[in-house]
Amino acid sequence: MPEAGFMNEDAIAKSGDEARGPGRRLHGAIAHKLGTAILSGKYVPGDILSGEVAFAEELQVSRSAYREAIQVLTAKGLVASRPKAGTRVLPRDRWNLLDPEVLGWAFAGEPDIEFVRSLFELRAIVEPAAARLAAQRRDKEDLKTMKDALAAMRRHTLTTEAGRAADRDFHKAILQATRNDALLVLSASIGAAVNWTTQFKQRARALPRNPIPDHVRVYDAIAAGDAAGAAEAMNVLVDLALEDTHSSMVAK
Amino acid sequence: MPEAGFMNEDAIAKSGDEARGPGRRLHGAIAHKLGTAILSGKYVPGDILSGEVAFAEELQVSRSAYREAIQVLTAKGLVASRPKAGTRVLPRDRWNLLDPEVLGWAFAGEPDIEFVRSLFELRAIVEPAAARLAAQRRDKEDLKTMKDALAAMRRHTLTTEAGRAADRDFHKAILQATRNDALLVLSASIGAAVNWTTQFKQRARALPRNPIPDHVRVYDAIAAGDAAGAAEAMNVLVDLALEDTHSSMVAK
DNA sequence: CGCTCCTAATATGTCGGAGTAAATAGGGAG
DNA sequence: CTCCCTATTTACTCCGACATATTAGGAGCG
Repeated sequence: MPEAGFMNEDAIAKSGDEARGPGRRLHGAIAHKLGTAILSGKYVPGDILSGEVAFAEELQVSRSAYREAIQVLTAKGLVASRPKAGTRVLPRDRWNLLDPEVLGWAFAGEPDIEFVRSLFELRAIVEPAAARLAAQRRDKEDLKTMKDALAAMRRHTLTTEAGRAADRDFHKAILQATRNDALLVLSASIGAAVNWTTQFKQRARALPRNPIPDHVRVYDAIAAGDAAGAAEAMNVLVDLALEDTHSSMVAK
Repeated sequence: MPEAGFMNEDAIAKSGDEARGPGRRLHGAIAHKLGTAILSGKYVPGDILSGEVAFAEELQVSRSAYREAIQVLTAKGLVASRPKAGTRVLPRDRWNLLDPEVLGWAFAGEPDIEFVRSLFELRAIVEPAAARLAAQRRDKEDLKTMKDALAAMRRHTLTTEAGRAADRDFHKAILQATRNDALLVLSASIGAAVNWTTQFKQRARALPRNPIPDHVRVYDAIAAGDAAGAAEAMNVLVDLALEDTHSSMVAK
């Protein structure tokens, strides 16, 4: 019985070595491990995760922890369990790819270029439309949030995490100004993708242009209540971002 | 170690169909109960769910089953648990509102009109753009799927579940033809909302116009590879749907 | 009197074992 | 060869115990 304590610390320390901050809880760490394994293609749809007991022993954790991790994956549409049939990886179209955590797993390894393209295409569709709505519905507080984020972007550049957070805040403020919860939820997903690619571009030593002027143009149009201008300015912004991303990805 | 023998498409499709429903498993039923309670506003952000033991006793289930349900809610961003502090409902902007299951919980009771408006606004943004992409990228198989769905819509009308399923299939086929996974994921969310409102309009005895011609126009444009025409036709379609929905909701 | 640190209480997290229900595989009867 | 029945495997549920973490309150000290 006292063994339980030791193996617990062991497992947590181990998971900490492999990836920092996946989940503070044990089942969170397991979900992270399995999630990244699935997203990276280590398991493909149709594959069966060997039985509870086998897997729990292999991971050196109890069945409870393993089961709770499976519940998480099930909730996100990655797997489904049936008695006797085992736990099976579901087809890709059942995955909640827009779930922030799933997205994090997708970007934990080397994400599929096609998938990144998908997200940027979605962004190119949603964000200009959101900017148009924001221009019509924003209030003073929204504008202040955007302005603050813009100032923070100027202070810290996109080379720092603080700068990227400010970038996310700016875009989130726009989504928030649309007064549309469904759109707002997307900001988390899109933000994760953009953040990753921004880091990626930087790793590739290819951080090209100053993004501030483009952002300012979007802000000005929204502040002026110019719906068409906001949409167009945002369109330019995401197109340029996509262009940069694409070139640095194929370059690699 | 998947033995290629016994897992066929049938088994996967079957498991997919029976996956919906209030929850055949116990923890699924609990998650449903708590999820609908949260989405309906019975619990508001910041509220804390009384302790595990207390709640498990109240629901007459074991702590394990309750905990697995909580893991599901946690995975969807509805709640977060911390030792000693309890399990508290997270602020709304952390909720994965586009998760199909969460959406189902939102529509289980009387959904917030503002939220429905949000989803239709999202639809009005995404679907025309998707139709544009579909017109450029669809292949013969995509067109066949759309055509079949259209035929099914004609056979069963929108008054039957089979007809509404055909409607969803039609729109899903368009999203699928975009070759964009991120967009495809949205189809499930949007489809759920549209399905609910369609049923709602019917309950309100206000099923107004024949939707077939509008759908045919979209199909024709996509089949012809007319990107602009497809976007415009879809735009008309969703605008009319939104108009109908709005009028029947305020009428009530 | 106020601050810091330590201790204790409490609720979540983890564990492993027992028993139940379901679905498949394999064998037996027709 | 087909159909049904049985047996086994596996997930699902429950239980009681211990470990851990966070908070709250009190002791000690400046």
